[in-house]
Amino acid sequence: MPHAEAPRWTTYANERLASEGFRRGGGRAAVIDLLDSQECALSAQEIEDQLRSGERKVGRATVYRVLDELVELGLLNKVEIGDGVARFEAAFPEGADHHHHFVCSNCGKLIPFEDDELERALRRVARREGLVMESHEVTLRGRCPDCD
Amino acid sequence: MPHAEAPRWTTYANERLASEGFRRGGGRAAVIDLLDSQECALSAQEIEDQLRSGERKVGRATVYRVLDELVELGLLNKVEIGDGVARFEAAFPEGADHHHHFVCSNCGKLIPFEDDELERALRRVARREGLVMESHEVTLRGRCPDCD
DNA sequence: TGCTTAACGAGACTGAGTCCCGATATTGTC
DNA sequence: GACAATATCGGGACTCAGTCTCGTTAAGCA
Repeated sequence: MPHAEAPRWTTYANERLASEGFRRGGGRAAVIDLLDSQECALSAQEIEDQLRSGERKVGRATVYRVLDELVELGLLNKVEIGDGVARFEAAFPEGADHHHHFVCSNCGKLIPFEDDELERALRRVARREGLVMESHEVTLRGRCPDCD
Repeated sequence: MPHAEAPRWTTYANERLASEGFRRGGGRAAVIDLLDSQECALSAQEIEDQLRSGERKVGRATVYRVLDELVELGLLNKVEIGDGVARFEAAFPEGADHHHHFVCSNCGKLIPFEDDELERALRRVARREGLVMESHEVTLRGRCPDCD
């Protein structure tokens, strides 16, 4: 018999959407499924292309609409690395799996990292400046181990 | 008699450009002058508009070309706060005046801040991950004191 | 003064993201 | 199950930041 597994993001996302009063729809489900199966962040274009070649076609308008909704609900992180294309990745509740990104200036690879000390420093800064921090992004640029 | 003042960014930028073998040109000079007189970061569009209504017209291609050159030389910081528009602000040598930004999610105000502890944490992370850090950006989002 | 070539600008073009609006599907109700 | 109300969806036109081309202008050197 299988033992309990960590709940999939799809499950969590669908529960959250239901509790917020959203109806279930094929387009949204397709986008959520695709995002759940990804290693790293996908751009809206990549999502649109992958879904177009799949069995469930989804229009561009729907892709952007769904991404906006999910980001708004905190179910998705919007990652912008400065190339003019927004990328999206699944976000778990309570900031579990919270991380930032390193972008290799040579090969373009995206490497996630996390650091408690960094997070503490950010909270301290916000407090000192009298700012109520809702979210934050940290992007490091440079050479990854492979390209150095 | 006037006593010595801190050198203006324009001066620093022009010296740097000269030493890199750039010729002097009216378009570049106009962009540099405008940027030097700014409190906070300007978008390419704002630069183009302000110069168009001024006495020295500068074409869009020139604005973008000059901005790219200056960023490449480290004379300008490119600031991206996630609204799809890149902004630019004068950067001083040796990372003097190095800072990051807080974006108010309510009024959109851009507030600069700096923090040594944060910088140390970033360097530590890069070292730990085996990454050669060339640059980094930190963006905090939330409510500014006025909007809270 | 002339030559070489960097700097410039008008405007066409690209591509991510937005918007409109008619078509379709989900859910609650009878 | 049938129906109404309305959320969801998608084709495609549109916006707009940023890029590219190419002919013109002008800086700097001999």
